[in-house]
Amino acid sequence: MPALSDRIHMLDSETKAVETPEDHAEELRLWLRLLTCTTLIEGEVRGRLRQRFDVTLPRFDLMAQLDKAPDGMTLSDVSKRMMVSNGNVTGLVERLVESGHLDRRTSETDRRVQVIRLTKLGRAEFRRMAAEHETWIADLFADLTPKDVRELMRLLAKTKASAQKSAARRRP
Amino acid sequence: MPALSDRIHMLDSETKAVETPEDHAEELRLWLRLLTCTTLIEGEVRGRLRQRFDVTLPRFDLMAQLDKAPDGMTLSDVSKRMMVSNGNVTGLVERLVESGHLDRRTSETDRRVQVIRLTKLGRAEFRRMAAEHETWIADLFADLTPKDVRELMRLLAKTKASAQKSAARRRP
DNA sequence: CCGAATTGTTTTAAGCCTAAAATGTTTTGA
DNA sequence: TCAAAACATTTTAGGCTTAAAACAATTCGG
Repeated sequence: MPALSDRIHMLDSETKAVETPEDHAEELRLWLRLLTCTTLIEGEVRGRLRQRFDVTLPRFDLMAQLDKAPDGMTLSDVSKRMMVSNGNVTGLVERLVESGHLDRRTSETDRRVQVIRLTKLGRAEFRRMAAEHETWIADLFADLTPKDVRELMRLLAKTKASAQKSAARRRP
Repeated sequence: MPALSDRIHMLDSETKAVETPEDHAEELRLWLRLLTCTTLIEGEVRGRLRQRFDVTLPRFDLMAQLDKAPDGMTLSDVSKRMMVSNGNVTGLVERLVESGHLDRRTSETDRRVQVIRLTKLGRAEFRRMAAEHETWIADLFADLTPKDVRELMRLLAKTKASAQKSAARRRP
């Protein structure tokens, strides 16, 4: 219970700048637990994708983005959505075009822009994988009640907002 | 509210095997949100570590494990704790030994085993980074109340258990 | 005791990922 | 108009990561 240290801090802050190093052990533990959950699930999904479909997780993720955008997306859009670097997307797309899953063309109106889409093959394969993928996720979260799921959604939304705010403070 | 589809499913399951593809959109959305939170925070921490200390996140994570083990750890232990592959640890350790942050020696009692420890330099540098790192995490989670933190901890513990159970079902 | 499994680590091959610099294109504003 | 700024992408250099195979050492069971 952090009440005591909170009190001390508040008393301090009324009189002078805070020098006492504050205790953030709880937040740290929360972060580690969040990371553990994600790593665990991600690893499981990665392994199943490889075993069942011989596909990598990043490839699957990229195709998932494109499946939601029938008219295609620019590389920048994909990069932002996936929260990975531009250069990363370049390579990923290269390999997916090579394997026939993606179609890439230069925009008519802006020659800087590359628009990528799923090919018919790419879409078909993705849909097949996505259907099974969904059951894996359901199984991984099977012990959570619908109420747990709702509550987690809410708290993670709050977490996301908090982290975005903090990131914006540093890099405005 | 999933009550209706739940009912349908329950009625079905009493009479015959379920053929209806079930809807797991909520769990899928939860997973994506979890992943977004982690990616966001991880990216932020990665950037700050690089900027402030010119160190990579995996190096920091490895040092964090060793800081908790004054008598050292074996490579396997580290690999399990970090949830990364053995080969990954080998390379990571190589570079950290090279830079003088780690000490590695073959176990006296079992010549297969490599025991690694933080050097004095490694420990000093880690402690310096960890202190600042803790404030970043606190800031990233700043908008969560203590109650939110407790509740998230509880739900993520449940999530972790559920995922581990699911993983064990597949790979017993 | 000794061959077979097991365990711990390294190697290999391929792909993923980032930050930063470079390249090419479009927009902006004096 | 036209140079500077902004933008989209690619390239570069280095490091991270995995799965699988290879290697080395120990343990186990007959």
